[in-house]
Amino acid sequence: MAHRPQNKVLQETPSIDRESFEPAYAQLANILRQSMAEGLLRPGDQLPSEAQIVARYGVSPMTVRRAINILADQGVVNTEQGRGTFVKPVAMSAASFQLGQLQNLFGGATVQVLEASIVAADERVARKLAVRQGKRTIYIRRLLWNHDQPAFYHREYLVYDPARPIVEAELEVTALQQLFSGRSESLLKHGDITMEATLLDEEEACLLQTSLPMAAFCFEHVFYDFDNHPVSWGWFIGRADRMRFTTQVGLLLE
Amino acid sequence: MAHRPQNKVLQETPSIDRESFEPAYAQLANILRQSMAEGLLRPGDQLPSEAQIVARYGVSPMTVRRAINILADQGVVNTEQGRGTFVKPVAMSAASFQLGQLQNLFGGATVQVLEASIVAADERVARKLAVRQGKRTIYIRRLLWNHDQPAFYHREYLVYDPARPIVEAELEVTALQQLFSGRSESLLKHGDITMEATLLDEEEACLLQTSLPMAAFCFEHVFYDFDNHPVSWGWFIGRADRMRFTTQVGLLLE
DNA sequence: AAGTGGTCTAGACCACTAT
DNA sequence: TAGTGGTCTAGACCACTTT
Repeated sequence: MAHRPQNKVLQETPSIDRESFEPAYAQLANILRQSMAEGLLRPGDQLPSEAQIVARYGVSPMTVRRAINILADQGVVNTEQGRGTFVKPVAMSAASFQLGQLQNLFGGATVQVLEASIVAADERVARKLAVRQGKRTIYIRRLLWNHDQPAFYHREYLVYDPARPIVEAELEVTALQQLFSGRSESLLKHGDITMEATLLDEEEACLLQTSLPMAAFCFEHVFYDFDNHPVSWGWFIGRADRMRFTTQVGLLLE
Repeated sequence: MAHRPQNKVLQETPSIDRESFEPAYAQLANILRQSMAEGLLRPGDQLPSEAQIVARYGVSPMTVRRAINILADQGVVNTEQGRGTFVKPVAMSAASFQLGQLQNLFGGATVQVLEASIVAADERVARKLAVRQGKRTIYIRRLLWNHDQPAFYHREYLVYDPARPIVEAELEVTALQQLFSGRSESLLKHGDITMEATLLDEEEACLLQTSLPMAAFCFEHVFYDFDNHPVSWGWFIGRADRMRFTTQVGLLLE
C-alpha cells in the first residue's frame, strides 16, 4: 500500500501545545493549513478523516470539526458527506473585495455639506424610495475631504418624515462616517450596495479637482428601516486613481 | 424592573422543531436573526445570555455557541467576553464584493488567443515575476468572448521553465476558465488580486468594440507556486458598462 | 458493512467583566 | 462574587458514500 497524503500529514506535523494561549481548534486548523502550504497536501488531495485526526492529535471530535469548519469557511477545503474532506484548488472567482479597505478615505474624513434642500421626488427618486411622485424628499450633496484632498462626492435623497428621527441624524455632518463605520445607534435595518466603474462628469471632476476624462468608482446605496421601507438613496463617487482594492485567494498566510 | 429586550426575545419567539431537517443551531440562528429583523432586538441591544438561551430552547451550550458564532461570522452581532453579545449597527464598510458575481462573464466564455510569444522580461515584468531582467517569459494576449460579445481582454506573463507543467497547461485555451472557477488540479498555491477602475486605451477599446472614453474594471493577478515563486502576472480588462457588483449589509434575508 | 462527515448532548473548566 | 462568553470532552446517533 502506497503512502497516501494523509499519512504524511499525520506523521510529519507538530503536535498540539496544550499550554499555548492559542486554542486547540485554531492550532489544528493552522497545522492543516501549513500542510497545504508546504505541499504535503495538494489541491484535490483528501484530508485525513476526522477519526484519524482525533487519534493523532488527541482532541475530541468537536474540536476537529471546528478546525475543519474554519478551513471550509475560508474556502480552502471542501467537505463532502460520506466521502471526505478535500483541498480546494485556487480559484480567482473566490476573490472578495472589502469596502472597508477604503477606511483611510472614509474614516477620518471631514464632511462639507454643499447643499441640503427639500425637493419633490421625480420618477426615479420615487421608485428608489418607494414613495409617490412629487412627495417631498431631502436632497443632500456633500464633499468628503481627506488630507486636504476631496476624496468623495456624495449625493443622497432621504425620505422626508418628521416622525423619522433618522432624517435629523443624517443632517449632522458626522452622520456619514458613522454610517460607514457603524458607530451610530442607527435605526437602519439593512442596506443594498452597488459598485460600478464610471466616468466623472464635469461637475464631479470639478469638485474632485481633476480633469476629464477620469475613471471613478461609484458606490450606490439604499438603506432600509425596520419596516423595510427605504429611507435613503444615494451614491459616493471617488477618483479611481486614489483607490484600489487588493485581496488574496488560496492559502492565507498564518 | 423594566422589560429588557432579552425577555421579549425569550418570550415571543418560536421554539425549535426537532423534527425539522434544519439543524437546531441553524434554527436558533434564524430565530435570533428574525428577532433583529422584527425590531425585537435593535442595534446595541444585548442578546440573552447563553445560559438563558440554553434554558429557553432546551438545547446544549455548544449548540447555542454555534448559532451565535454564525451570527458573529456574518457580522450582525458582536461578542465580548465577560460582558455579553450585542447587536451590531449596520455599517456600509462591511460591504464585500465577490468577484464570482461575474461568473456569467468568465464562466461560459470562449477564449481567443490573440498572441502567444516568448519575450525578454523588462524591468517591470522581472520585478513582478521575481526573475532577472532579460529572462525569457511567455507573453499571452487573449480575448474572452461571451454571447458573441468581447467580455474581457487579458494579458499575461508566465515564467518560462520547461520543468514547470503549469506553463503548458496555461497555453490551453480552457485554462483561463479553470483558473477562474477552480476546476483544475492546479499547481498554484495562492494568488494576489487587485481591482482598479481605469480608462480603456485605444487598443483595448478597439478589441472590446467600444468607443473612447470608456471606464473599465481592471483585475490584476499574480499567482504563486508551492515554492512561493510567482509564475503568472496578468490582468483582465472589461468594459465597466457590462459589469456591476451588488451586495448587502446588515440583516440578510432568511 | 465499513467508513465518512454532520449534529448534538450535558456537563466541565477557564478568562474576563461588573458590582 | 456572580454573571458572561470561550474552550473542550467523550461519547452518541444520524445521513451519506463506497465497497
